[in-house]
Amino acid sequence: MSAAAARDSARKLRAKGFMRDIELSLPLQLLRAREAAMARFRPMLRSHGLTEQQWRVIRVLAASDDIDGRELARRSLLLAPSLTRILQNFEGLGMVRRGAHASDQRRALFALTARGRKLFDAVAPDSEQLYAGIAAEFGVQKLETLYALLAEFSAALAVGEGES
Amino acid sequence: MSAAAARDSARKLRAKGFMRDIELSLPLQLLRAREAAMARFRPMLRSHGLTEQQWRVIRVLAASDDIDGRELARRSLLLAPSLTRILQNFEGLGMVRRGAHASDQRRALFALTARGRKLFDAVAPDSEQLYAGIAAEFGVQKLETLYALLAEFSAALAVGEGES
DNA sequence: TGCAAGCGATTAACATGTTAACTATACTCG
DNA sequence: CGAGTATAGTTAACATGTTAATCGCTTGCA
Repeated sequence: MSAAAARDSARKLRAKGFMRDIELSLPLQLLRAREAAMARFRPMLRSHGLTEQQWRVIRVLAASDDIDGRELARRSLLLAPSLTRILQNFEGLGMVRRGAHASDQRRALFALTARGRKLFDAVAPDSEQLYAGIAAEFGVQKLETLYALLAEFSAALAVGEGES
Repeated sequence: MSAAAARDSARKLRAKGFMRDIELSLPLQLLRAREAAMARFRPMLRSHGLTEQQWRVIRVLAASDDIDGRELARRSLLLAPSLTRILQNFEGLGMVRRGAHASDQRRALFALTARGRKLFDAVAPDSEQLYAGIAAEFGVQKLETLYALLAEFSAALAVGEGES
């Protein structure tokens, strides 16, 4: 333990409450890991003129021939207002086409245009390369363990979340 | 495999590229897990009038008698501009006091006021209770494994990040 | 000493996160 | 059928994320 760390611990023990160290905040550690990964992807995405969230939308659209807003939001993990803004932006740029739902006038269907598909095809290889680098540095085995744990965690906390 | 999932896979195989499924995006899964946890904390924090980021700042300040902006940003995992705004807000509310650094006029030192400490003392028990619930539902053992993996991951990707 | 480079903090500009309110459409059940 | 309720999407308002530019202070070094 370093001198600085020791001083730090002492300060915490003196502290009024008894809260665990912030280093044991799970949301914080999840955010830290996410940042470690995103720090590599962001510059690449930016060189293509994309934000992380825009890329998530394009990825989902590239794998779905026609998808409504609700499902798009669920898969790209975006809130409705963010998705509305991103899709309006993409429509203006001619990347995304909006269509009508056959049996429900409330819904809108979205799909990539040829231009949008072209952008996806340009970015995907760069993304795959960075992902491969991360897998190699961290270890494929550990990466799979991490995926499994994260999935378990998300599932465990989602149980009974719909209650009032 | 459900019918919907099967249709989904077929669609992906038809897709032009060969990109792995978005479900295998690590940043996305980290975000999903984070959201699963934060969905529990956010309503509680909101009932105290705090955002998640504001709470991170208060937690760090509560464990540090006097801390400069740089260190505060590092521990709360906030970018400098966000921290500037949050601290200005807290100063206006009388939650945080700003002091001068002895040997470096560029730096500012921050600390909780009595009012800020009171807010921390009010929120901390609620936070601990929610955290205990998560630990119980997910399992303490698995939670520790997850912490360890996340730390390893962040450390692995941080190596050599300072290069040009 | 003096100046170029580096650093801490702030500001600016735009994109997204978050909650609430709102509109239009769809559903439910008497 | 029709009032009440639920849902998809949008808009509004404010907080934060992200990058770039800026300003003052500090440091290294000729």
